[in-house]
Amino acid sequence: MVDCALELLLGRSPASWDPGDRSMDLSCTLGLLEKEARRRRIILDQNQKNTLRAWFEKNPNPDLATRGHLAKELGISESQIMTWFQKHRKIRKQAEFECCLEESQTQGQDKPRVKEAGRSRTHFTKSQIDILIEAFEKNRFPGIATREKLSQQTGIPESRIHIWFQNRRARHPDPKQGTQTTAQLPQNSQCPALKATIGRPAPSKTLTGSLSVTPALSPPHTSPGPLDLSIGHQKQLSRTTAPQPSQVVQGRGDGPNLSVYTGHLSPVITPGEEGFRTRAPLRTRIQERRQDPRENSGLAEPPLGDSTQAPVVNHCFWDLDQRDLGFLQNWDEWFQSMLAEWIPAKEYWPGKSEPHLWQVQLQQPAGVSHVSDNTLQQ
DNA sequence: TTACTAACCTATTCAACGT
DNA sequence: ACGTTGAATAGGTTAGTAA
Repeated sequence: MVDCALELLLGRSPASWDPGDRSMDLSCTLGLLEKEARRRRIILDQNQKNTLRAWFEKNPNPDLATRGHLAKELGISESQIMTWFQKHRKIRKQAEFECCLEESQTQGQDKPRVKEAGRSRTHFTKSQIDILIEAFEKNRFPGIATREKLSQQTGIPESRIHIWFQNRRARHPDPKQGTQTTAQLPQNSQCPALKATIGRPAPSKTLTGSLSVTPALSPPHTSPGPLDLSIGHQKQLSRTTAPQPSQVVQGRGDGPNLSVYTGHLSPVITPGEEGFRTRAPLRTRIQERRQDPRENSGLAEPPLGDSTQAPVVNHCFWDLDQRDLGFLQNWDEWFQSMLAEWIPAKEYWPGKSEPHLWQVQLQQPAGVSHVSDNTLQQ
């Protein structure tokens, strides 16, 4: 499985690996995984930019048909065209605002608002809506791959699907979120490699202003992804500083076909009848050795009382020394059982058929490292 | 290191359309 | 007229890339 993961990461077969590939530094591995998740970002070349600029000069608000035409011409997706125009309208508006500010300071007059062009409205058929709703119920935050798949399935442009999901999320808040408890995560700059999912967004108006941070390993509609406890140094969590699901929880969209979830998991918390409980003795050993109050202060104890929530991953192995490494020898076995205990309900698994690679990475200051992956058939 | 940029998000508002 | 809902906008974050 390690080979599979690396092959996936490196995009080439084991035969072509460099000697260093297999022994990649673990933080490097994590970096690669995160990069992989975001690699779908497309850099426009100069020609494309010039064309877009020319069109923007002619019409900064192209309609769907025009965007579709441009997309074909430039060989990029319509949603990318949309994003580009959005961005540049914003930039222009900002520039105009600054300009107007100067003018109004001298003349004291407001600029009339430009009337926007009429909107066309897409009409979805019942079957298209059914497909979208089904997808929405499985995953409220589909990545580009899923949206493209849905686009093929329904014949609806991907950008419309994107908008549809946005509207749907806004108008159909996740009922599971209503009862969530809050978990203030701590400062954890001491452990930069440790990553733990901390959030689903505050997606609805009803939750606006809530500072709630939801623990790791989100339910199935938000696949767990790169986990970042370092987010614990959150500023005041405004709605806009809340972690974005596709970025924090899921990396950039769906990623490659094989779902790769990475996280630095600590075997210290297990879900139980009463919520979550600590799991001795490993936790005890780790905690006892933790001297730095910054690391200890409020390391989020997972919320109690919601046994349906997956556990927060809230420790790193930062201070493990050689004496603690014995468990690593049986890591795979241990990790299997731990996962089974943590996540007993099948609905936590995002997919139903394909195996999921769980890659656990530990990095020690002393350079001790270990990568373990586990394939869990569902 | 920093600025820029693409992609993503939520919240809000506009507007088309069916009732 | 009103409710529903697709589309657009505003304002934000993150992370890759280029300077």
